[in-house]
Amino acid sequence: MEQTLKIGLVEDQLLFRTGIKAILSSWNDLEVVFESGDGYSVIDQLKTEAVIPDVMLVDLSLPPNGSKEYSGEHLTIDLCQHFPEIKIIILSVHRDENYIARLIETGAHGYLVKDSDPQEVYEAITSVYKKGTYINELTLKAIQRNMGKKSKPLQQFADITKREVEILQLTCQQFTAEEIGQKLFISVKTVNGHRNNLLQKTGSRNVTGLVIYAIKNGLVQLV
Amino acid sequence: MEQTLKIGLVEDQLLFRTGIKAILSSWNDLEVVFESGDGYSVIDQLKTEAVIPDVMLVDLSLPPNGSKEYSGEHLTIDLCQHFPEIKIIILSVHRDENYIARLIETGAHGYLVKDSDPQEVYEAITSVYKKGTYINELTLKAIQRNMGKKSKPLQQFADITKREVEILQLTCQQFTAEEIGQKLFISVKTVNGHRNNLLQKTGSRNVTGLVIYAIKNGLVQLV
DNA sequence: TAAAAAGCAGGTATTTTTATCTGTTTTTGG
DNA sequence: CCAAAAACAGATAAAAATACCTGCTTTTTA
Repeated sequence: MEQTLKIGLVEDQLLFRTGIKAILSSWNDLEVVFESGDGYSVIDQLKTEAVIPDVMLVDLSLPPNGSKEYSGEHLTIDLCQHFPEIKIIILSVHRDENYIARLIETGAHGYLVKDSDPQEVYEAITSVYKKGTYINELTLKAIQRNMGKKSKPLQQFADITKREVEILQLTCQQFTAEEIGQKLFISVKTVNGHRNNLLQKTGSRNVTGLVIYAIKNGLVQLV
Repeated sequence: MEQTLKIGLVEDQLLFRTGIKAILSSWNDLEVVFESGDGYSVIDQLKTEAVIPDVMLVDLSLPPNGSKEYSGEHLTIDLCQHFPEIKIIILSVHRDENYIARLIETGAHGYLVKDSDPQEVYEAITSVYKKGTYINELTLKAIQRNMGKKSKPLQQFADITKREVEILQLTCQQFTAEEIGQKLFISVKTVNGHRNNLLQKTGSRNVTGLVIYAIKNGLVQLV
């Protein structure tokens, strides 16, 4: 007698989540025992559940908790810490190798793009359960090409100072460091110092990352 | 005896498309008779089909035909021209009122966000078939607030080329010009050339402005 | 189908940003 | 209230972005 695999689903788009559930139901050795439309409440929810999933399918792009970001990557970190026995498969629209390598390094056991074949989802699920991982061609290539590279850790909750928020907001208004310095009566070099702290705190590589962080976290408004 | 509604699906993400199909199969007065993973081949395909769908569910974001953009909006226009009897429901992740109003004006008979309840999809399908439209609260508000406004022509970003969009999207992912050049097999200098054109076209001063433009116009998704 | 327009690739010079530091002031916790 | 941490200010070299060009190729359109 074969065992039934217990599946968890974390995906904010209800339609997609329901669709996945319907697809999975066609295999009778799989059973969806847990689902959530966000990432941030998963750990708490799981602690109250009697049945813990064997495998979790986690969407990479999940909604923030108020002003705090909480993506599939955050959830992966927290799952690995609190429920290390759960195998994690990331679902994402991104084919980018950096994303993939990053998530695998973070602790995911498999990575599937959202236009995968349904059959592949089943294979991934059974593979992570039986073998511990599911590494397809795309994932393997991503890992190989990112081997030596040091990746920056995901900064969970950056606490940004008042001054830094000022710098960030002015930066988002397309002012140069020089102009910001003039506005705040400080040196360009000081402005750049603050910017560098921001880059570190937000885990960004450049201003692009800062702008996206600011928008995501409601520090600036898109009019 | 009730009639079976013939449904068409146009959605590039195979997993999502399969999921929708699985969901729709739970209503036995619906039947998926047509599906496609892109928009540009739909009209030609339909012309060879014996059975034409009553209602088409069309994803707004569809892959380009080579270098030519072909979104759900393009397909809506073409469907209205070649198959005016088919009712069109747009599926999209965007809740933005401008998007919604635009698509309805273009000729769509309904608009659903992708985190809708599966039940709502059924209601939308039966509504567009019986009443000709499905206008929910979100759609109504979008229409009302965009009544007087003259809408932008189809190619909202017509002035931005395919190549430039690529550069813009990669830029928003925090890749440097050098890295983008490597990915696209062109020189850093070429990448910077494209960036400069983007700066001019969008009226931006620097990448910050580009990122904000891209987000505002839905060219990149905030993960 | 030929002329015109638009897109793409690339180059040089200059400005701005980013990485890595040091030292001073301001908060904060014991 | 004093020690320790955090925030702030600043500096330098290196990397990257931006401004301003030229010429080739593809696409439009008259």
